[in-house]
Amino acid sequence: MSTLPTSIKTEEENAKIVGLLKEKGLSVTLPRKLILALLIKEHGPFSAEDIFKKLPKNACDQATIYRCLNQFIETQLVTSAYLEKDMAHFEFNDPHHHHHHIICKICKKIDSFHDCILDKIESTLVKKGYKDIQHRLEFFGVCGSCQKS
Amino acid sequence: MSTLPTSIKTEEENAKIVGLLKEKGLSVTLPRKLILALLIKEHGPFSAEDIFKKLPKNACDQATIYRCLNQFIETQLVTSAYLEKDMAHFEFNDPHHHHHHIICKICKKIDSFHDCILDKIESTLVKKGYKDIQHRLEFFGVCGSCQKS
DNA sequence: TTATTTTTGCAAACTACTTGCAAAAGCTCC
DNA sequence: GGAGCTTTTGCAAGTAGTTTGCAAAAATAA
Ligand SMILES: [Mn+2]
Ligand SMILES: [Mn+2]
Ligand SMILES: [Zn+2]
Ligand SMILES: [Zn+2]
Repeated sequence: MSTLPTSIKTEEENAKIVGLLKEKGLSVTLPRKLILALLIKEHGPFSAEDIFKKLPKNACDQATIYRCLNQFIETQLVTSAYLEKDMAHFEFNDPHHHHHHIICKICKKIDSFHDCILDKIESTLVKKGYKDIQHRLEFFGVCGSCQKS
Repeated sequence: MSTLPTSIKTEEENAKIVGLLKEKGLSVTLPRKLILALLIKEHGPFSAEDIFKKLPKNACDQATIYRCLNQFIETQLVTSAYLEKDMAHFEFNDPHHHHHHIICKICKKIDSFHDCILDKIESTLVKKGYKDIQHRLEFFGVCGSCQKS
């Protein structure tokens, strides 16, 4: 029986997390395991501060959380969004559960849905009772000239 | 012949800008006119710093630019997006030219297109030569319970 | 284990953005 | 146009999310 960090309960869970990290070429460290385990277990999106508060006390430094999240973004283990002004939110990037969010402009409650066609989504949201709906959609990719260099 | 700020060239342009501000219940001040005129003339998206640099020297303070942009967002005269990490970008919200952006992950060049269906957009982008495409889509609205209060 | 590389914690720095306050500009009504 | 009231601006200081330099600690490789 190997030693596991408190918040990772089973060997399978541990194996999954270690597998994901290694797959992406990241070394297996305790902070990385804890953060990834948290994001897999609890569905976000979470701010860096949310994550810090949810981790066991003194589990790791805030700077480490930011460093890990940036590595997870680069390796596409997590996705980020700017749902509120000036603060990024993160969640585990489960390719089988691609979805999007709607945040209330007033109370900031975050809801999610799995549709991915704009018209369909907007009518889904109207049915859910939302008013004054706007969306923000951005694409990111590598352009032709950057692929050459 | 009334006095116009240097960067607003014609009476029509001036009238349009004044009209837009009044329509939204905003008083007509020089900084607001200059910023809005710039965003209408040059197609963004621009960061607050971009705007500051593009305005005539000492035209207005950075704080004023942020204040104006926030008012323009609230009144939906402009839209904002987080195309790069930690920095908002703004552009004039022309309802007849609704469009979205793609930014190269490497060189940060921003391209735009007018399609608004995800599958169609992605294939348009592939034809344009982009690789490794991701998107980020968020909706914002007022939820049912907030409409009551 | 030992040597090498990577990551972490800590504290300080950075930067986009906001805010308090007094002066200036805009608006309203005469 | 001018008086009086309201709103906005410039300035400087402050805030908050995020990053970074460095030495110690942990992970990986041999
Ligand atoms: Mn989600
Ligand atoms: Mn645009
Ligand atoms: Zn709400
Ligand atoms: Zn590029």
